[in-house]
Amino acid sequence: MTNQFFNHIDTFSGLFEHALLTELEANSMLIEVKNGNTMLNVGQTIKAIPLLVKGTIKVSRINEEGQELLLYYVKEGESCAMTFNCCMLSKTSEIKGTAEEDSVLLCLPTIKMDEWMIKYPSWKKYVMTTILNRFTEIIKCVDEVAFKKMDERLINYLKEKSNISGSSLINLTHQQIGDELGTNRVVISRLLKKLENDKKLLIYNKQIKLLKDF
Amino acid sequence: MTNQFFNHIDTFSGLFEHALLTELEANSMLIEVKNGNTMLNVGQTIKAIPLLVKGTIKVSRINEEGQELLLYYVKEGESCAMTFNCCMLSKTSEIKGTAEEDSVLLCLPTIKMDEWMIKYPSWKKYVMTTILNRFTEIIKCVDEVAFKKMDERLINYLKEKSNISGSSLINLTHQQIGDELGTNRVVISRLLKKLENDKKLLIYNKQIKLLKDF
DNA sequence: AAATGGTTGTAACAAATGTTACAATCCCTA
DNA sequence: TAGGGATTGTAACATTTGTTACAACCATTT
Repeated sequence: MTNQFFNHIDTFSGLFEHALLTELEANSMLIEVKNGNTMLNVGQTIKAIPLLVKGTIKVSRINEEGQELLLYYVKEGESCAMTFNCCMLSKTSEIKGTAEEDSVLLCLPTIKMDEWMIKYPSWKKYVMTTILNRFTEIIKCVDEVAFKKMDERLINYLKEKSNISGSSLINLTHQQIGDELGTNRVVISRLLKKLENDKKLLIYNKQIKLLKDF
Repeated sequence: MTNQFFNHIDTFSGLFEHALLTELEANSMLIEVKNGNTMLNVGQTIKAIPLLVKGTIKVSRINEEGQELLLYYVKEGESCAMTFNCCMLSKTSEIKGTAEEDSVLLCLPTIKMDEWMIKYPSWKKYVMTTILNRFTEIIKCVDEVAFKKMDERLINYLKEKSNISGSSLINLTHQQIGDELGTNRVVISRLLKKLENDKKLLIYNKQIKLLKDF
């Protein structure tokens, strides 16, 4: 029980009661995932629930042809509802989880999740809130894809990326953006050029700078 | 406690233990919704959890402009995960629920849902399974909208409608179909005509008949 | 049977997105 | 500093979807 480990548990100290924190510490395993690494892929089975201590995890859907679509982000102190899904119903993953920064997570055996639902009200609340918030986000995602044109989706996407990283500089190629929005690179280049002409952003190599009135 | 009421509870007798069934009976209110009636609309607050005793409820998303998109169906013995969402986080509804047949549902006060999560393992399992299955369905919906062309979406839609009603006759106008798929009537007419030419279906007034090799 | 209102068929066109191809540019490494 | 791989810009075109308009059709009421 190192001092450093205590710090990790502390991420959740505002959320959980003391007894639960102690149990969490005793039962979970600390894992590090480097920026860009995929911690979970489609078709994999998941045997542990990840609680994110530090960093950001990008969760996306991959269809049969390998096309990708960004669903949502998991941030510090949060967990992934789809993982609950897979764990509890013993299904293989239908999503991909990739670290967007160097991230640290606590892995918790499925069985504990279930046990604690009854034992700790704060845990039950955490699980329910996580799941239900994700619902809202996925519905938002459905909205975007179903009702919005690509130009608006691109703008929202860039805003979100900028929020996550806390910077107006976005280090992505047009290809990468196209992949995450489930469209073609040329489409993205085209739309970005239009935004550049409208003085909303600047295009550099592998980088985009959002301007003030973006 | 009428005999008829007992029958309603019986829908859930395979799912819940006896004590829970008794509590369910004591705490819930029986409501009927006629075919086509909307039981829940966007912006409404929900104070009760609906358990569907009989019938089918269509759940759809409505965006700001009033455009609709079919999300999933709730069937006998099932409940609506989005309602859990709204109830537990005290939010207004972001979805619409409409009866596709004459339907009967048990309405349960939110507080009981929470209480029973701890008290009855079968209830906890029911709630979790409901929520998590919906997740899968909404992801499927995202897939459809994000990756599939309208012709394929239309085919899947007609198949599902046929499944729900258990008939190869679908009583809908092109306008209604367009609404549920979030597109234009002309687009639907066009695609249906193509399917008719390919001998997949027959178009009648306010009715479509799916043929064998649909 | 004529009138009416809703439904379907279709043309013609606009807009959005997808696709292919190729040139220009950038950046890293030899 | 020259070469090569990845990235970006752009044209040209195909396909899909959206939109408007109007005619034809159907079913019900008068």
